[in-house]
Amino acid sequence: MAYWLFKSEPSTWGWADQVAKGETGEEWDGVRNYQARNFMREMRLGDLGFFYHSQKEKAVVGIVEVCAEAHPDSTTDDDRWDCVDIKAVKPVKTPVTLDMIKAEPGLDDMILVKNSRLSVQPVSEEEWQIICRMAGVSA
DNA sequence: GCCAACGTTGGC
DNA sequence: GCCAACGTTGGC
Repeated sequence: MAYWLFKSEPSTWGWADQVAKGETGEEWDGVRNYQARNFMREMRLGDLGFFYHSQKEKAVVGIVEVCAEAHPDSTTDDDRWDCVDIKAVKPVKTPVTLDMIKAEPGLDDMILVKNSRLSVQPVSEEEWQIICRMAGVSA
């Protein structure tokens, strides 16, 4: 199983919106970046991910699960763009902020730190464990 | 609100 | 195919 991180501006699509979708989940649409799209194509059913709020909050706020593998993005006719569906699994006990991530040895190499603009990114098993521990959730 | 970093677009 | 210009993102 692989781990991922999904980034969104809360004002556009936040954790609360994701939770409201329940078990059905929702398309992670609107991604117009090849790197991000390629990662989504690699995702498999049941993969887990962090839900990260960008901008003001800058923190991991929840855990999500891939509930549909890559398919055409319904928000565009352009067949270059695919997306997956994700559903909320559970919120974190303690939001893990970007500052905390930067301060944590072992998380220095996270894409989140190195390439802050990539909105969908892989997370290593180690990084997953560390952040889960910081967030107060079981991995 | 600003600005740096990055990716994409389009002209050549 | 290269590269300058532009738009967007996201941290500060």
